[in-house]
Amino acid sequence: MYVRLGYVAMSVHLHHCSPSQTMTFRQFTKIKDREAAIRKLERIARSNIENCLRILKHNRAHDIQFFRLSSRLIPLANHEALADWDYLSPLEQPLKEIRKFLSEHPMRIDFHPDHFVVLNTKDVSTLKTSIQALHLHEQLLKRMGIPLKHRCVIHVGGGYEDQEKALEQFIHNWAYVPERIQNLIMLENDDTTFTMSQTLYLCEKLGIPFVFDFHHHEANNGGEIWEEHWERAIQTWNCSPLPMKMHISSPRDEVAFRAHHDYINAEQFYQFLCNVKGSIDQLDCMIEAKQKDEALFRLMHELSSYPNIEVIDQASFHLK
DNA sequence: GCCAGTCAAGTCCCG
DNA sequence: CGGGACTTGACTGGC
Repeated sequence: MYVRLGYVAMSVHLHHCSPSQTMTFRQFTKIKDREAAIRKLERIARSNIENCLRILKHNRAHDIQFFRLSSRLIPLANHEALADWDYLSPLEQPLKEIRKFLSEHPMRIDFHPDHFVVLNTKDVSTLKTSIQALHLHEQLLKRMGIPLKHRCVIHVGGGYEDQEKALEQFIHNWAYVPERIQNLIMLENDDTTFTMSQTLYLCEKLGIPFVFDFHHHEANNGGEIWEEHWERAIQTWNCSPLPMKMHISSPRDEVAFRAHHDYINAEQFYQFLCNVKGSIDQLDCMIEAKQKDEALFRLMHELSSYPNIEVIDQASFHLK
């Protein structure tokens, strides 16, 4: 089994290279000259995109072929008070540079829009805002030259006191999601509400790839055994041009179990891989750890001492 | 230069 | 029903 590791949004090795600089709406309103305030937003957004390119180059230098872009690249892009702001035009040039770089050095790039994207809401305006946020991700992907299919992983949404109904609401709302937005989506089991099999129910019904989050599963499984649903998870990727992917993180401690640890528990990850070996040829694993790419490097280092792991490069390996 | 408090959005939980 | 917690990185203001 061929395994590629990826990480999230920013590198702890690159200083002054945040892709998530921001301006709050409060700060925005404090600037008297609205045009000047918008230009400041644009400067921040441009800097964020330029920093993304620096990070991608860093990834390239370290063999990292799998990366999740920050979903906070353009501050206030979806705010209703800035509905008239054409945020994309000023970003054409830096986005084009990313497009050029990725065409020369292909890698898998994903997004994880934040938890304010709720597709199973009953509130029409919340659904509208959610679709708008996904539209923004689509536009960015398009301009970076990244194929759109299955690039945004999101959660199912709220439980609303009746999870069965909440799942049916997702199916209901799905009909109102434009097809090109539908094609962006992957669904992930979450750590408080929807379990692996509940999420799989939607994925199977609607033809959406399922992203298994092992840590979330441990925090919220309703007694389900993941091995019993693993084959179903694999099947949801039949409709995708991309290899199956999953999320890997470790609990910070017993008390803050759901919070992310700085690093990944290598032994636990190794055991997991041994369990799934043979079921698939390739797996992309997104490392969600506070130490970002350093956690990835440390994990690779620890895995390299296992006898049946054959290291290919700094961020991928074969499990024999 | 450091620390505490604050921040668009949604949902959940507590009082 | 109203308000705070949740989560996260980044920014502001006070010292």
